[in-house]
Amino acid sequence: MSKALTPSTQDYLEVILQLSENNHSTRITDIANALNITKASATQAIDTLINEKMVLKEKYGPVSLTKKGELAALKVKKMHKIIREFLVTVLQVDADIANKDACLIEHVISPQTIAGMIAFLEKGNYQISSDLNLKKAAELLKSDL
Amino acid sequence: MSKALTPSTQDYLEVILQLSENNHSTRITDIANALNITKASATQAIDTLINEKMVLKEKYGPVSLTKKGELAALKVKKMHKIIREFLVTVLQVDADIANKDACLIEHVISPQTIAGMIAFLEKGNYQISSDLNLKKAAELLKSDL
DNA sequence: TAAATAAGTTAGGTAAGCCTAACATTTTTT
DNA sequence: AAAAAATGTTAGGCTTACCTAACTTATTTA
Repeated sequence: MSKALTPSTQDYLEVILQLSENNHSTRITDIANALNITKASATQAIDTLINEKMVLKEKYGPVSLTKKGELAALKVKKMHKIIREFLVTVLQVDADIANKDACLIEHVISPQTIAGMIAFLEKGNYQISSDLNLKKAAELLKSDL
Repeated sequence: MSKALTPSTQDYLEVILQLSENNHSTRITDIANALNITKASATQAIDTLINEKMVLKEKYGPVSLTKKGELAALKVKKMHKIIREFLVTVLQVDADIANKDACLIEHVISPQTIAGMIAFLEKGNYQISSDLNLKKAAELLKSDL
């Protein structure tokens, strides 16, 4: 049985997804740098994600997401995006601060509150950043985390 | 030097304040019940708050907040109230869910985002619950956490 | 007031998530 | 290809925040 992901492991998934979008191959060092932790900690965290069948990796090799891991990562990313968007457009929070807050809030917020943000963004006449597809986001969030 | 409070210790302060508002004396058992943890855990957590000069307590006696502890608790309470109010009135989240979310968000949100919520509540024509004084709240949050 | 119950404490244990230091492997450079 | 540098792993430690079990102290009640 797969356990609920912790905030920490969700962060790992998120950066692995991001790194794999930008770069060819994702390495322990990249992850450690992105999260500002040591390589030892990254190795350890990746091990638990491997046990959860979320990532694939051979010894000394690069890290990649499984389908399951990618889905989970996409969910986290969507949450992040919605929250950030909401903070920036509705609450007028500076982009970098909004980003940090989103990173923390995304792990603790309820589906209802996220839904509220989505609804608010949809009906309001705020400028939505182009790559935020709210319909898709709402869909994704229906599946359980 | 007093350390930054963790989310957990902030929760303790919050319930101690709440319990001391309702009841005459606040006991370890009350705190443990309110937070759904064992008495042993409560005892331990209270010990760290005693070291931080946030609460007073004699062996086997009741728990009370110091001035310092009360101030800290009031700040957390204000944060909680603002967030809950925002979720309920702006995002139309159910009261109980809003309450749970506020409890988690209050520990991770930036001053800017809280300020954004306050500003939004102030200018919007939402019904604000009577005991939420936004001016006072904004003041309180200026002092460092 | 003695026995029963409730309240509080202490000791020892667990899990997450980080760390450093030492070591192993791989890649790069000369 | 050998040496140097970078990368990854392992072992052992620390802190927070919980837990259970056993015990002590206080309160209630028969």
